[in-house]
Amino acid sequence: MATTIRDVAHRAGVSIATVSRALRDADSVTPQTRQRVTQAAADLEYVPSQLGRQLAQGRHAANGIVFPDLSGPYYAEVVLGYESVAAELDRSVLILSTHGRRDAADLVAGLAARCDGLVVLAHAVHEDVIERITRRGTPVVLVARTPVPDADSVNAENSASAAMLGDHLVDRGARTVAFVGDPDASSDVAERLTSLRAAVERAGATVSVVPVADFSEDSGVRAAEAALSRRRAEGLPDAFACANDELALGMLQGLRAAGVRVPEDTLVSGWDDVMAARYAGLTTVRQPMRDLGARAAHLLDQLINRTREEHVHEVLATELIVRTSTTTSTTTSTTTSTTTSTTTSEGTP
Amino acid sequence: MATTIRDVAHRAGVSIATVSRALRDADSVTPQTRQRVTQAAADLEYVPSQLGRQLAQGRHAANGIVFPDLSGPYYAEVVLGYESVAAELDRSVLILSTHGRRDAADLVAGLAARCDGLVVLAHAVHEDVIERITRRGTPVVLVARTPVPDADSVNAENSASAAMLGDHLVDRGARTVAFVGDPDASSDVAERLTSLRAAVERAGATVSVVPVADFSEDSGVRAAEAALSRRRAEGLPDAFACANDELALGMLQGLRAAGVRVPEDTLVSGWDDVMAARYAGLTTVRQPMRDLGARAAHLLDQLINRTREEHVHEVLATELIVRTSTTTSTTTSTTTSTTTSTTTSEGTP
DNA sequence: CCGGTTTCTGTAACCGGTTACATCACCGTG
DNA sequence: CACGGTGATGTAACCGGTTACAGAAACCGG
Repeated sequence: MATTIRDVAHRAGVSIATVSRALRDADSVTPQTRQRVTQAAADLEYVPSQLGRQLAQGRHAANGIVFPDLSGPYYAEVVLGYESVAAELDRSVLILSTHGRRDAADLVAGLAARCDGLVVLAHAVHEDVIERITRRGTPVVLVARTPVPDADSVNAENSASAAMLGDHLVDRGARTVAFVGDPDASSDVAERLTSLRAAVERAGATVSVVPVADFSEDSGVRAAEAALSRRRAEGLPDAFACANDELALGMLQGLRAAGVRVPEDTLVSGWDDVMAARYAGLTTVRQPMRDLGARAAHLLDQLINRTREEHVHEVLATELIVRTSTTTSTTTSTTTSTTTSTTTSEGTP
Repeated sequence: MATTIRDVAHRAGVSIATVSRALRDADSVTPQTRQRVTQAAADLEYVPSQLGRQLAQGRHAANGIVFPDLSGPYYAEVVLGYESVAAELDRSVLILSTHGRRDAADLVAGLAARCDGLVVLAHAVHEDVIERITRRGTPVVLVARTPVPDADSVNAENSASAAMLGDHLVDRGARTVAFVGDPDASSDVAERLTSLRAAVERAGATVSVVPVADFSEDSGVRAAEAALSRRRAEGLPDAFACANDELALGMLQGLRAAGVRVPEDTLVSGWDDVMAARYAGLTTVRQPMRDLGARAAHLLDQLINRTREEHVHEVLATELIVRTSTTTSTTTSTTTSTTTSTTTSEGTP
């Protein structure tokens, strides 16, 4: 339907090979020929078929990124950070959400077949799928997910920041801390819980886990209501450490709606530092979401171009942001946790 | 490198045509043959090359979406709404941000060459580029952008909601309204300004325009500072109607930092209703961002499949959300504006 | 003026699938 | 038993580019 390289060749009175060369290579073609070809291409409004080109070159010039879920700003930020770098590196970006799709494995495999490399966020898909993809030779970078040997990975620091957060809550007087969020849903969350618990218990306080359906504001509201309904029997925990900001924001709403004062009656903390957290005065741990995406893009590019053989596993620094949901003083103090560290492991045989 | 259809054919002892058929068509192949082929494919872990398939079929099975900018939740939401529908329709989604890239036109053209259809958000790219793309026969759907004859479009309602907002501000006592935002940067914004101004002036009040560099929180803070520095000479406007929520949120920060009380001393409104707006108590107009993306995906699908010849231009309903930044009563009232309307225009010849 | 380079261009074989058409085996029927 | 019809499979021509290789033209120095 569209004009092809042969049309251009015919109009310019040259062969298709010459057209191909004239439109790509800087040299190896006479100025006059190039001129004729360029002119013909312009006349015909010729746009090379990427399909033909890609097939011939055996590459897609595209990267995929898979994320579990659409809700909330977290993944969006990572994706956007990723896109900005990938575009710079001249690669198209394919996105795929596995949210609620039971054929997620097939979708991801299908995506892998259209890309030169893939970034997988958190638990967008089961490990088997990832293994199958790496086995076929498609490079994979994991983000916010337990590293595996056959792929690069980028994570935000969890343990140290969770410990700092735990210390902070204890310092603010918490003796009973409720961790809100399902640790089985994400390795990140599990890690945070473990370190938070260690820090809190080290100080002689206790941690309980409040299960939630997902990581949405609604779940936060529901968790607050559940906690309130148990209030008479068990009393309210001194602090709610939520697995992400949206849960925490929902929590705040739910608690305040019931007349509970934060931070006087109980403390609330989140994780991520999304935009709304600032306006809600939420204490949280800032994750460098854009950077996670950006680093992933760089690592993937290296893998695709075989600049590097071994796999690396990066950990990006986070920051504890203390706001009014855990402190009465209006001043907002900030502390930086561990800085970027890089580990390399052995590559595939 | 990878195993191809010929490898499978060889191992199964059949021709490549049979393999192709066995793996796709339900019938037209003997059960035994299918079994042999399936087995061989499984043994070899064969994954069909999408490139080959796409080239042969002359289609990409992919849609693109172009947005101007990464900052803020607005475009992210639209993109995500778009992805969720596109994935359902079994199409891959390519994303591209034109933010700050001066070769945006080429990038978009390049994207168009990799897709069966394209969605363009707001002023991601100049009109010429869009015209060139539609001329080549690639379907285009515009979102949050002035409709053109050769493409579908989806917009959120602007005029009626802007008028409602204007009335509301006047009702709350505003006699001087400052509109914060550059109407030249977006047709949406220009439309809002026009209607807002009409409503405000109808009530005998006045509207001034405060120029800003972009639509970020930072710009909002700076706009607040600028207004404050002119305070002595001109006094503070009675109300700041901001072109989007992020400007308004920055405005709030800047004003409050200087001790200005909102809504007592001046009113502030935004546009979009991003998550943070709720926590900041910002009066705003809610746009159905996800729906904008979702509708665009559906329309694009129809264009690609030639289900429909004429172009449609849809307008989705918005909602005025009144919060504490324009009213002292703590209750949050809500009003719905116009509902979805659809107009059809003539198709391309 | 000739042979040897160098430089440009054309021919044709790919890349990995799909699919129109030819072929062939097998069926039932007259 | 010959024959037309049917259905499964193979052959080969695509899809639209890239690129190895060969051939031709231009250029060089001796």
